[in-house]
Amino acid sequence: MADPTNSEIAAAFDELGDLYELDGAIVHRVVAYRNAAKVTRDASVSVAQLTRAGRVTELPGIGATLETKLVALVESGDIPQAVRLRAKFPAGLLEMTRLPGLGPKRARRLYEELGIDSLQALETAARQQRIRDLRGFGARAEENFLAAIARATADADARGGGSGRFVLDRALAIAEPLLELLRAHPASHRVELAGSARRWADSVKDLDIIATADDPRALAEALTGSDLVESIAGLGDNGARVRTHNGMGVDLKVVAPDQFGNVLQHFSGSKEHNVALREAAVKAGLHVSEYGILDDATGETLRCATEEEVYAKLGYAYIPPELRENRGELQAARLEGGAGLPHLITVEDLKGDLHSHTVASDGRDEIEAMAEAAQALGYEYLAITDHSASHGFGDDVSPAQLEEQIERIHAANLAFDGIELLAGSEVNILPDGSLDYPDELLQRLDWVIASVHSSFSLGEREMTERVIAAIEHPWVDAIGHLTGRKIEARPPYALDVARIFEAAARTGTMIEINAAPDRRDLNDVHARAAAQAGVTILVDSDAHRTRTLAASRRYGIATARRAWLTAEQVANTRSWKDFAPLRKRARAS
DNA sequence: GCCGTTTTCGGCCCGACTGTTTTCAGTCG
Repeated sequence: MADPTNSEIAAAFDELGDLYELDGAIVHRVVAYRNAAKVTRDASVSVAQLTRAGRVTELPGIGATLETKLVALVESGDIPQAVRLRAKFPAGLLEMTRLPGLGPKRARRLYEELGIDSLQALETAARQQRIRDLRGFGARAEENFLAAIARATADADARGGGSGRFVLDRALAIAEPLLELLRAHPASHRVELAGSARRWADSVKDLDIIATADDPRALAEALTGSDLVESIAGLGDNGARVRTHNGMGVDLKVVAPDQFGNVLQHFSGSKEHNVALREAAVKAGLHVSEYGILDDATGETLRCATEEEVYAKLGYAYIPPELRENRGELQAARLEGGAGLPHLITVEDLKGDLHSHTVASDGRDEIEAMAEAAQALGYEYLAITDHSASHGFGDDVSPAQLEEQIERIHAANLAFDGIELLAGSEVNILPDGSLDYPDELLQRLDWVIASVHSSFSLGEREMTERVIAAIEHPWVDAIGHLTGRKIEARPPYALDVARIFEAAARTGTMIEINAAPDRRDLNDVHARAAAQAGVTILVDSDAHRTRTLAASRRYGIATARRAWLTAEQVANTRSWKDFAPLRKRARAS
């Protein structure tokens, strides 16, 4: 039997947590399962393999009991406790608890006292007004259940089974004009984005904006009056809540200047970061909330105008929002002067781009236009890497066409001063791990990036072998968009990334963080693990037109920052003189 | 169920809102 993947194990933990919750377990036990699911999902090594090696308790949040359950899952394919509880509670009951406003306690009473075991049964009972007779429930509860069911159904239809989250670039396309509007308003003082958008997460559910103002009501009305707003859900002296035309919720909170830091910190999250922050504070007799920091010793609440003050009062250096995921940033910021925090890479550190397309394949612009755009960004080098011979959609480049393209790029390189144009290719990794150009053609190029563009559904072992074969190829300098995921649209393919990082580090093959906002692949967790494994990292735009050469950079850099990367850890922050010898082909000759 | 610069046992964040209640449990973020 194949080992369960990390996401399958995480799903099993989530399910068991839900079942235990229905079974009336104490909340901390349920939280332990949800935490273990998250840790497993984020792990860059195979948790099944770690279990077989007897080392799985090295993961934070996995102890002896969960290890026993993991062993059962890996060896028999299931967890005995889950089998038992599935028999006790119908599947529809779990679905009922996912309805907003209905939790495990009340769902279980509906089941035991009225026999309601599905959303369907709940809807029927509510219509028949049978729920109001239950102690603790009323007519209002029936209305709310019916409304929640209707909303859940409508939402599911509207997004065709999606999650209702927005990829970050779409969210920022709303957030940035709104921030500009609010900052330009005469009543406003401070206006900052909070929430997961401020942490540069892959996708966001809604937008949170925190502000201070002379006239809070006037600022709230400025938001509700924006062209972007479709409907107003709330408007008052403390802010406003609106929905934009593309269905995104935006929440503006106007707060007192002396607690702006507390509120901004609180609403920037993440939840995991804040919980860990508060737990650590309690041990020092401090209680943190959005309103301030209550000191047990003095009984007084400290309000902070800035986030810097919040972190300083709690004994930390300032923590950049991208790091606030409870992945070790609190411990690192605790050291003297925050010495454990990395000096994070910025967009300005980039000196070149190693992945771009032109009209030769599926790009929109010519070589010269791409070169000019790269020069405008201050780049010293740009690799033109059009698709290869087997690429579909009529975007394939035959070996003969590539020969011509090499001539064109080299001619353009002579015509441009101050920028090195590399004749390259984004070559397809075929299902058997071979490449779709002959070796002698690959050898003549200045740069080769290899990517998977077909047969996404191979098993983990086959897919891993496929990519490692490319990594071990002498003329492959780098691997493109390693996992193939499209954020909110397509899951990553099955890969053993730990083995791949080992092979890449061993062979000196670079791996890119593809900066396209719907890819960001490597993701933050993988990029951090890759760097720790000794892999040389790139941040590439994968631009298909001049505009995205510039526009995608900040998403790739955001992922690098969320991976704790410094400029030194990203190869294309180096000058051309220092980058050129890092290429595998340069080291081979 | 996890975990240890107050603990190997007894802790394990904080506050708002809701609905059904006369003081609070459940749910959510």
